Amino acid sequence: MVKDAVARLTPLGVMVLALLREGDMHPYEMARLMRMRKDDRLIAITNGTLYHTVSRLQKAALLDEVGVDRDGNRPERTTYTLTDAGRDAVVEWVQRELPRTDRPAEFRIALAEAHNLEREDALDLLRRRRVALIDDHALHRDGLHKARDKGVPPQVLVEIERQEALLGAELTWLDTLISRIDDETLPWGPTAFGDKTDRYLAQRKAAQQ
Amino acid sequence: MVKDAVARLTPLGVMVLALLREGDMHPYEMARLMRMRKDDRLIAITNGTLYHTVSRLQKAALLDEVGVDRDGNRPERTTYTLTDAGRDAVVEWVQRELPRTDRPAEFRIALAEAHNLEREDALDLLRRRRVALIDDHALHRDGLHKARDKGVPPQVLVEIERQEALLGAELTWLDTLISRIDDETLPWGPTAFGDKTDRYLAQRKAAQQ
DNA sequence: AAGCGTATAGTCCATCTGGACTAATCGAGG
DNA sequence: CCTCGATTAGTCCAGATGGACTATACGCTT
Repeated sequence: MVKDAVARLTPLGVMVLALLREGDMHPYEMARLMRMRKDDRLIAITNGTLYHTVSRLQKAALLDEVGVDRDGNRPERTTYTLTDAGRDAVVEWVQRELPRTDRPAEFRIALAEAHNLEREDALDLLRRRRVALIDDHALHRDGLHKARDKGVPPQVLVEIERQEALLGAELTWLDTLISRIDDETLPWGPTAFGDKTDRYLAQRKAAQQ
Repeated sequence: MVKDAVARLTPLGVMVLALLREGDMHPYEMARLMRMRKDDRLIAITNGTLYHTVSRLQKAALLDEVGVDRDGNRPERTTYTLTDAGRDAVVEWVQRELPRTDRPAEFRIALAEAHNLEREDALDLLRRRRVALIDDHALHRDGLHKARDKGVPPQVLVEIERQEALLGAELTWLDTLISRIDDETLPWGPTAFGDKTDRYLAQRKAAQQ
């Protein structure tokens, strides 16, 4: 295996791998699906980055070409499939990012893909996040108090105050999420999607036969 | 002027310009100050990026060299100063980012540097942000309802639920911030810092004479 | 007084990213 | 039936980033 391929995964790379767990695709279709699902809330989808990301993933042996077809005279469409390493890499990346409270952008992606983990695994990681959040929250409170005591002017502290408020909100949200997963109010695990996008994929597969 | 230099400012670039409003500095000192103030919560400070950013800002005529000194046999220290365009650019960038609800990372920096704006200006921009936040919040609520109606499995919606919760929290935080600025409970405007870091800068200036 | 870690002040380069561009096809309106 | 805009599927490259590397000096220990 390439040296710590998981650590080098970019957010877009993770989303690509996660998409391929649902079926083989060519990059253009990944972009279309992600836009349909509003995944562009989480990452910027630009062509240059997408195609480059896919070729990096291929070099890292996390995915591979499975064929090239063409429709009329349009450009070729290279279809990709996950390797076993690629399938594992998504899970490892999510496990790594889910408890981290620095890197908010990465966390959102990890959370969005957390359904790829087993319930117990996700629960454990989220509980660790909870501890880290409590820590962080305390650090912000402390920092604010000390800064005020030192006479730091309040207008330069507003960003920290906001962060403190958001950390509080995230903590209460996380508590309810954890209990919903724990008492199985929330279904979990890598289950079938069953939504429109999947019906779409199923249709494409059927049409290809 | 270079074509829309403000739009091309990177987060680190903005922080560099903002720092230079406090006094002339060489890049290494910028890094030290930012680390001291924990600005690395907002941006990654790596040498390569910092020096490259400074030279880009110089090319864009937002800052300029004012001298090169050296201490013993150590590497030269090139000191930089803001140009008028650079001074304005910080303000323009903050004005542009403060109302935007996409780009959370940029917003945190805009908020941290918002004390460079006049009170009325900041108030106006934050009120516009308030409207955008309310919009966003509604969109997330709607999206969630529709997705549930369509039968989208709930484990893929947790990230949106979190976003909805955080938007709500941000909204209440913003409301109190706006009223604090409005009733002048919170002092505002580009005033002197008066904190340790400034005393440090003052000492350095004194020592140089 | 030699050695070791850390602070100072950068340079260099392999990647990574974003935006502009190409080029073909399809559907709808005039 | 012709043309305009949108969609499909990608290439290309300038510029941005991050991390490794260089080189000196200073303080502290042993």
